[in-house]
Amino acid sequence: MAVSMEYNDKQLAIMDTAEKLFAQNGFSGTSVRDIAQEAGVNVAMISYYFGSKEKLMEILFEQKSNKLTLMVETLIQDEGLSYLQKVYTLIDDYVERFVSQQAFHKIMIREQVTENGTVLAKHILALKKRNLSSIKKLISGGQKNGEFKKNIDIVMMMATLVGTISQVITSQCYYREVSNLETMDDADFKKHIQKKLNIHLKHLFKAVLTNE
Amino acid sequence: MAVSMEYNDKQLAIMDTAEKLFAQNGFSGTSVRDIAQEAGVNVAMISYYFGSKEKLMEILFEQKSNKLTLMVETLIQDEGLSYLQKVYTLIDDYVERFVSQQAFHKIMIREQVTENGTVLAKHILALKKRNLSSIKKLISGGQKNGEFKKNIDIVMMMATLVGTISQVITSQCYYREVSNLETMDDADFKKHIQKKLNIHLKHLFKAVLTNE
Amino acid sequence: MAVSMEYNDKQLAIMDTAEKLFAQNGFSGTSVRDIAQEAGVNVAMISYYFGSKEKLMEILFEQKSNKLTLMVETLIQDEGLSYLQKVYTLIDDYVERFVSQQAFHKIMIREQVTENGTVLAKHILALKKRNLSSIKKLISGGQKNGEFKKNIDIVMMMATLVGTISQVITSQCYYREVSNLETMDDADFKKHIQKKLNIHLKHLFKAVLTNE
Amino acid sequence: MAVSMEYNDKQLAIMDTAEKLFAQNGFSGTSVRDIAQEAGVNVAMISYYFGSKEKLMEILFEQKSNKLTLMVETLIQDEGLSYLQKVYTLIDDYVERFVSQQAFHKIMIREQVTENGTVLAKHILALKKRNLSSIKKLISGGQKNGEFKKNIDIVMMMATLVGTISQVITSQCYYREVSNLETMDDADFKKHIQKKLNIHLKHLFKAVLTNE
DNA sequence: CATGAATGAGTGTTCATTCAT
DNA sequence: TATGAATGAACACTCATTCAT
Repeated sequence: MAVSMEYNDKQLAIMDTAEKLFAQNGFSGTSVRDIAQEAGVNVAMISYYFGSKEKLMEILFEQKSNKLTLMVETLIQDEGLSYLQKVYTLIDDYVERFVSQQAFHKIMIREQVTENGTVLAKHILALKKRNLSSIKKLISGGQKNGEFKKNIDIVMMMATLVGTISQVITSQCYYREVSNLETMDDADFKKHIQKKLNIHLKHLFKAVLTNE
Repeated sequence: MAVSMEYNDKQLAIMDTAEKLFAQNGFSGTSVRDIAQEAGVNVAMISYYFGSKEKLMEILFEQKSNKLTLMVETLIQDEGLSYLQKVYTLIDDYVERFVSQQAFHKIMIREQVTENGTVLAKHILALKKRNLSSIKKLISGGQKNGEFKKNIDIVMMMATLVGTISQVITSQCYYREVSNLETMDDADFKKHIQKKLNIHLKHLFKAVLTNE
Repeated sequence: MAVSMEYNDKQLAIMDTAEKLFAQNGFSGTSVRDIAQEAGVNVAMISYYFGSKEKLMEILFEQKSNKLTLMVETLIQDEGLSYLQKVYTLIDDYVERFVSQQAFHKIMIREQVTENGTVLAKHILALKKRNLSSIKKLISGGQKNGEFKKNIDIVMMMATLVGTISQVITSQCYYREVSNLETMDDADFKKHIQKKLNIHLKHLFKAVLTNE
Repeated sequence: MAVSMEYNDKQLAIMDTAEKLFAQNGFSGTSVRDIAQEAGVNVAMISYYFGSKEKLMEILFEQKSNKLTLMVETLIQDEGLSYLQKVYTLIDDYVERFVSQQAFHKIMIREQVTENGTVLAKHILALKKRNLSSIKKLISGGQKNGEFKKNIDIVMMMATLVGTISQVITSQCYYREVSNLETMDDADFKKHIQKKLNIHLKHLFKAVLTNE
């Protein structure tokens, strides 16, 4: 939060626009001129403020990824919740975060598809490893406690968590159509899929993690 | 199959190369020069044979998507398998297909992220709807039969199926690292994640679909 | 000569124009757009044919420098000339070459001023060393022969030869004014300074090299 | 001298840095940002203090050229020296000046190559004409006196003086290599070439100007 | 039928300069 | 007086495509 205070209005306008356009059209598919025009700033400002188009992307990522890490770690340390409740909260948070910050998460999906090379891919890798180690602690806590089963493939469960949400996010048109919700307004539809995802994933995790 | 007979060696070389490069670097991230060079043909050939870079992409998609539809429909009609076995076979096929044709599926993931607009996105949408309706039949067969529970969110289960596989495919580096398999050769690693995905997803589907 | 046959009309137009503009305005002072416009070709052609602005410069240099080396070496081996006559011929050739290919030699002067770094500077250095070693043979031939004095600083004499010509070439306006030849047409003026340089340098070299 | 009192520390820092960078990388090859950064001042200062990058260059030139003119004129009027001694002193001064103020003289060389157009070229022309007329007086003094021969091409001799020094200055790398002095430190090497130039040029001038 | 040559639009970036403060 | 912010023009270069042959 304090970090984002560093950025002035123009910088924030660039960052917001860039996030949106990168998500929509990809990194190479978005020109700095596109960003500048939509953000209402001069083309040169992007290089001026962020050094390069690529640096802008990196800054965008770092800003967001730190928040996610913080969230996960805070959750782990929260006393007064059962381990299943913690997992449920984790699901809630992940779903909420993906749904409300779709643009950013689409960028992440995109960049992971792009064969390794990119600087961003490395950052994403680091982020995932950080989060995995936190979540491992959470699950093994529940196992010691007796709440959770012994043989749980945490890595695959996380793939299912993130993969399912990503799938729904990236195929929203499809979900609108198959649910006959083409006319529902955007905000309501977000709430709808968020709820659906929550129910589905909690059901899934309960079935896999617990003994009944 | 008959369709692909139309294409000569050069055209096939272009298509193979394009599939690989689009998967690796995205559509905008791949230039026709890159494709031409790696395929060992003249730059002008791409426009000449396929009309444009975009048309080439479309042709690539149509070729593959038809095969998937065929596979799913064949499976449904297969007698002599229990419904759970059919679901298991479906999982096997999906996993096998995604793992062995990563390049193509990465293109699909990418294109879905790209906000609607593209022609390809519409094709993908149609494909998914076709497959969904086949799978709905399969599941409801199992429900009438008594093998499967009543309340099953098929749409979400498919999101989990496809999402989980996509997630693992696009994050292979990550899975290598967290499984300490950095040194394993590529073919073996493919088998490894294929097996892991199969076990995980079957476990998941069994827990959700069946009564015990 | 056979080498230059490789280049087509457009390439030659680009090379000629580039040579002129680089000489007039320097490398950084000349834009590829300037070259393209004056050569009557599309901007993209420069990259297309020569890879980059820098490569174009290098090609320009290599073409010319080989000819100079050849000339010097041929001269050395020429039998039937006294050593002083060889030196005189060398002067004639250097003067003729500098005067008739002013554009190129201006580029060389420029590039030598530019602190080392450049690729061209290295090529120029190599060229000078090649020529020096040939000329050393020539002078020591005359010394053994008795035509020339013993103590001759060849390196400095070459600096005087090249430096004097360079100086006159780069300050033609000045020489026109101080000789009251402002109205003389360009071709005649070239002949005039060529003659002047020849007389002056031969006089100088004779005085320094020979005993009377 | 009084003139330079006008300039404050920042202005002087800019001027020094500009002189160095213009010499190293040429006028177009040096950006105001480069100058500002290396001089430790704000980018806007250059336009603010000097009007423009071009004006800065002009000011740089005027400052130095006045000193050279003064030097030459003072020398002419010096009584108590033979004419040959005066020529020797002139050589000493020219060499000393070129060697110790290489940056500035490299700028001059560069600008003379640049076809006329520039404002600076005109200033340089004026400077050379001023100096020539002074030196003509010196030589004709020696001729009347009987110290010097009658037929002397003063213009060409000046070309040799300036050209030889320029040549050595701009090709220092080359002279280091051919003299096997690659390891000598910079200050020592300056002294070395200064001495070499002095001996060579005095020898040359004596041979040409005097009767034995 | 196939292709080397060519093109104009577009890329990200840097430029010297101006301006509000 | 001094400067960080901002700008439009220009930079070298690459793009997908077209066209004459």
